[in-house]
Amino acid sequence: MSDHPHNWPNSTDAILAALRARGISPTQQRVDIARALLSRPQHLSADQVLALVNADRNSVSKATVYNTLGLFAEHGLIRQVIVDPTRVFYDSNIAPHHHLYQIDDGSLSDISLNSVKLDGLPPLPKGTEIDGIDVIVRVRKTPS
Amino acid sequence: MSDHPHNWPNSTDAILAALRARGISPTQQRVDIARALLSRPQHLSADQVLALVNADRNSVSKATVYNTLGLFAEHGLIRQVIVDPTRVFYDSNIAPHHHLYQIDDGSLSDISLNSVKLDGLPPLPKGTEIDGIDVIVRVRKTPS
DNA sequence: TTGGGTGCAAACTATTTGCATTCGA
DNA sequence: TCGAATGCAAATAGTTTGCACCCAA
Repeated sequence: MSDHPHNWPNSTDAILAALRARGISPTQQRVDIARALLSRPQHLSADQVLALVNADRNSVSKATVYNTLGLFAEHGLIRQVIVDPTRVFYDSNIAPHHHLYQIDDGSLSDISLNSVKLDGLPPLPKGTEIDGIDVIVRVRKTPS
Repeated sequence: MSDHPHNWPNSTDAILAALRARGISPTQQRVDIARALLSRPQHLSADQVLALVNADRNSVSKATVYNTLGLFAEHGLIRQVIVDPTRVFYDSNIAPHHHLYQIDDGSLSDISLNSVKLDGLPPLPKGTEIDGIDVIVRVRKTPS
């Protein structure tokens, strides 16, 4: 029942399957990018993905990384996380969950839905439907 | 007990008081900017504030608007709302509340805390404290 | 007088876009 | 082959910064 055909696919075959399952035709660059991001639960900015993908040889351009991440997000393969006005994070975990953001070092971690209850949301405006609900707990270092 | 000395101050005196209450020395531009934003509950981007403030005569520069909004937010007079990767919104309502964001037209509205319950947040990482909790309900037009 | 506040323009950063080239079914 | 995907560089947009000027205490 997972939304990921295989969670944290690592093999090329699993990546190909994950892309195809979303109707994304797999090309070399897309597979490289998917592997970098999907192989484990993580939150990466476009720049971090670019660095990862090009760690060894320069195989993917910056524009392609941005465009591809956008494409993946559109197709529900990954999820955008908007917590920092200076950059978008991409989350390889598309199961519903919330986030904890450490302001000081910009790190982002998951809060599982199990524990958290969110009740009593007001009715939505007419003619609209929910696209998503984000809960972001922002924390900072306790001043010593 | 309101966090605003006077909610939605409109008179120059009330604005001066609100600024002073936060330790912000009131200058002409700061008062203009505060009046534009604080006179009612609203969510404005820096650009919108700039336009409002300079509606009649050009009295404030773009840099000053950005710097001043940042200053106000630092001092807790207003609140940043991060929902859209392309721009930061500033909220004149600093009482705790949540947000409903209409993706299609970029409009933002408040969700009062009365109705919404949020329980069971996990313990925070050691040495950190909560800076804020954002709940953002993203809605889109129902496809006809 | 003197340091904070402001204005302006230039700098910066993340992201998008146009277009020619290349790739893959 | 032929449309889709890519790369590159230039364009864009929001925001920040450097620095000279100005004003109030």
